[in-house]
Amino acid sequence: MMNDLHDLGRRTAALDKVIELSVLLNDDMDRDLARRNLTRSRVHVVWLISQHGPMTQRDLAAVIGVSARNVTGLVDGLERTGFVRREPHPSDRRALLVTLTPHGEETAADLQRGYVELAGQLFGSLPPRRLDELTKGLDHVLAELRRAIAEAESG
Amino acid sequence: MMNDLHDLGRRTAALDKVIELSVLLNDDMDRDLARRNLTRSRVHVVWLISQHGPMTQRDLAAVIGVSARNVTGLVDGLERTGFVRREPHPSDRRALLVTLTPHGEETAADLQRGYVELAGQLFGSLPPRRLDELTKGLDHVLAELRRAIAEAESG
DNA sequence: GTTCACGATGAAGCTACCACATGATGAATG
DNA sequence: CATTCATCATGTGGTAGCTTCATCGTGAAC
Repeated sequence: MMNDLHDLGRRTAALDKVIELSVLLNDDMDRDLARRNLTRSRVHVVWLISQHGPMTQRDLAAVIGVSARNVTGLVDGLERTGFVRREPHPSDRRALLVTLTPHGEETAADLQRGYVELAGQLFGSLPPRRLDELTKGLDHVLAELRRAIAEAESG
Repeated sequence: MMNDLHDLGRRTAALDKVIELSVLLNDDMDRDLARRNLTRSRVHVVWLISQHGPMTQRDLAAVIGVSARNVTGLVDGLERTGFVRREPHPSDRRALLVTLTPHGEETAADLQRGYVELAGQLFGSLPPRRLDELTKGLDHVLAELRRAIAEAESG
């Protein structure tokens, strides 16, 4: 497998870079969100509703992958700060539909614009060929990671 | 600037991949840490001590970038679960030196091995040339991100 | 029409963070 | 050497995100 020290060093250096990128990106996003009175967990809810339309809290919980109880809390916060409203479900009186307020809609559109802008800042100065190489490399790593995770989960 | 729709799509797709990688990596790490009765915040402390040797809580707070009060809590947790000990500082009776227990040392070594192993899984099957391209791409993106952050902070 | 499933929420508890106040010690100053 | 000011850790109290378990109302199926 040619796992000499040089290879190991190059691989861990690459992983270092991925992780550093992840940390910086998260910090940057958190700063941006804090300015808007949002958190990552809450903006996830706003984002999903802006993409899929009004959703029940149960559905939100399933998509986000957290407990329904937790979604109650997230929606509480978003309602307090004016991003969403709880509306009765038209056909199921147990359920509530979480919908975006106008402010919530504007925020989602803003975030979308910011996302595209960030992508431009990060990748805009990369020649198409190099962007392509980078994308292929990321695809490769993503595939390997998914494989490793699936393997760890099964066996 | 040639910001046509195609370019925008390729750039946001690349950002999507970086973010997905970040999410998967974080989840994977959290699962691994949970098995060891650790959290990301706590393991950060363990990691720093394993690299720098025993440190005061004040120093830990400065390096991690959180309040000293918070480090007290992290060390409380690590002490309860047997990863670290608080020892008197040899020359400053106000301060405590946080040191690793044998279990903490073993854990740090384990984590180190796991990290190298993960790097191997993710990058091992990438031909050297492609790993090199990927690394250069990541360097480019990291530099752009740091630039963007610095710019946002100053102006 | 009763039984069982399901949606949302109250209660209680954990971790990670914060700011502010306090008590003890260190260090510097007159 | 005594006072003063800075520094280390921690108590207190607060926010946010997450959990499980219990409850209450409603849906749905037998």
